[in-house]
Amino acid sequence: MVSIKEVAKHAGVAISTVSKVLNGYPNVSEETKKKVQDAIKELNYIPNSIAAALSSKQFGRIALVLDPNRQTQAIDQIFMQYLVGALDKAKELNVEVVTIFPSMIAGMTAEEITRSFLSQSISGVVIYGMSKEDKVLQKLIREKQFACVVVDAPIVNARTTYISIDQEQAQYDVAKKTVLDDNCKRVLYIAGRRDGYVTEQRLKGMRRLVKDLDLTMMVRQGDFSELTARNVALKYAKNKDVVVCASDLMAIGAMNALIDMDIFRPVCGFDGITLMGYVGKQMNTIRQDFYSISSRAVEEVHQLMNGGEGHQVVMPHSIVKMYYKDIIC
Amino acid sequence: MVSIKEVAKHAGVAISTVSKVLNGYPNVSEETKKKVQDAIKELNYIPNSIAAALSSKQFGRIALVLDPNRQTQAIDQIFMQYLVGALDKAKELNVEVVTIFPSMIAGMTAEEITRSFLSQSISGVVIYGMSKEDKVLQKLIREKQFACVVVDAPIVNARTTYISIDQEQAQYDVAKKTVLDDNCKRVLYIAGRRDGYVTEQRLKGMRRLVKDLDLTMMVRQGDFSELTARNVALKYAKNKDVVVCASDLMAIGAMNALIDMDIFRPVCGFDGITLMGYVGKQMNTIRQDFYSISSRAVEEVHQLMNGGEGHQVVMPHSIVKMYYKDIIC
DNA sequence: CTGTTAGCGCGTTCAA
DNA sequence: TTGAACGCGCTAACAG
Repeated sequence: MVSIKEVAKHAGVAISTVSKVLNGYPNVSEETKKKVQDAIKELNYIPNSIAAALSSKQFGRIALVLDPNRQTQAIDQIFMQYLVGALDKAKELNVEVVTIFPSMIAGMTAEEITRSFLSQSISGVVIYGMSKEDKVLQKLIREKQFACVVVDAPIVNARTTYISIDQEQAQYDVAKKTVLDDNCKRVLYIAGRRDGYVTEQRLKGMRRLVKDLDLTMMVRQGDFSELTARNVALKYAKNKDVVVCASDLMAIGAMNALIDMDIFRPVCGFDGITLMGYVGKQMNTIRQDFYSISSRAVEEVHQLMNGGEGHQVVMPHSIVKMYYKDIIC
Repeated sequence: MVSIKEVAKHAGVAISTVSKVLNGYPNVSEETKKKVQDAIKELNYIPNSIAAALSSKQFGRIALVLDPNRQTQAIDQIFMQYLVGALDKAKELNVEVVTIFPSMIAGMTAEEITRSFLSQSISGVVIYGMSKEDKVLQKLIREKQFACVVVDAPIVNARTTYISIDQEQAQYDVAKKTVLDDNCKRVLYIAGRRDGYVTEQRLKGMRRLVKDLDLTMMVRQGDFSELTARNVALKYAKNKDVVVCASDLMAIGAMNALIDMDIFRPVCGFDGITLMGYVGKQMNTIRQDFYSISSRAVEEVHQLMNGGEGHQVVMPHSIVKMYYKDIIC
């Protein structure tokens, strides 16, 4: 393994000089800089990120904390996009990321997680879809030990940036389109879990829509679960005109319930996952670009780690109609 | 950040003694061991994995290399299971893993990847679903610089372990069951990509079945693509009795083609992904436990890194019938 | 059994 | 502008 020492020898300079060239310090003459760069090329030298991390504390790593509460396949697609988006950006920024799954921090206190992260040279954290009930992560955020970016949880402080689409407006938009298409009046709204931040934001969008269009609405918790949504639909959809769901998975559950009941009602979802296209009916949904969101999240946490200030980032969304034929082609 | 030095001071022993306790060396008296452990607890000390990695070369990290060639959602489920299985086992073994996506090594030569890995303290690699055409990764394996475990690619050498289910037998089993259920004679087999190792193994299973049961078989490439499988089915399924597919995704494509053609043929797939349950017909398929496979892969690579010898590992599989009702409940 | 010492590869003073 | 020297936190000989 070729180290900085050999590069220095090869270029006829000191180790520290090579280090300065590597890290773009200004006080190096063009001449020696070139010598060093040539040596680096010739030896195919790649700096040892481990050693660099150990030596300088500013070179922190980023932890990707994926939400503990999701299990179904539909969500796998979302997580993969989150992951790939984050990893691509991390490569671009030349920072290391550590993927943290629920099992790895289960049962730990905020202090234990803090120490665990510190011991891994982690100084920035991206948290995806944290729930309101997650007191541990919230404490972690509050203590500002790490630069944090929370996706879909509206928390901002000096070291915490919040990134999300406009949940309220998105829910408003997709429901409005669905309602107007069939001139519906009586809405069954299947909401997410009570402990999710997005749940109330989306519900707020629905409330506004109900007021604006003079609709009636029944709200039931669907817990982001396909089965629960199915049961809710079986029970309440019959004397409603439309079923609006706070997630694609619930929309699929509801739609399958309607098919079983042999009645038709327009249904709309939220997310834009591919699975949505496999249910045999076309449905409106919100498309979120999870890749871009995650990529941006890493960018933001990187800024925070370099002295930036926490703030809010609103990402764009769009309404799409999902149908199998459109996916397969 | 509390370091080993403070622990040593607190326990009234030397740094190296603490290190020995940490790494479970035998030559430490019970008494001092206890003192050290108490100090560790009291100070809430967590060892710095970065420093440990830098110091000892044997403490290498493991790279998870995910196959460059897959894009669809169905595969996300598989990859997530691979990932979670690997990360869980890594935590258990107390080794660090680095997730490598295609974009991160695209266009690099084997040498460049080698250097890149070395610079990241990577000494073990798990490769998922490598294709026959991937000369770069194959070279990486051949050079034996890293301990390698390849999932689904039959390559074994001193530093390379091959792990997979018995592809041939699995394909034989699931097709046999499907064929016998409806007493079929004429088989349309939609195979995978030509450059996939599993493709020929599964085809071999089919050839054996055809011989054993005295069937006729038409083989077409489906490229593991839903759309291609759909087109193949549209073209050839009519005067066949059964459609056997080398993946669930292709089975879904074929099934949807049959529905569009308004004819019924039994169809079977391979993988056991949840999406399979959403197509509206029940289908036989092979269930692979991707979590266990990946978990075992990390275990194997860890053994290789500690001086083990490459060998072959065959994981179990089972036949299941996938249907929506079974998934949702 | 325990402590001392020398690095791992690199960033970063501080003299020169 | 450059380089020698120190230290990051830890492991691994070695000496005691």
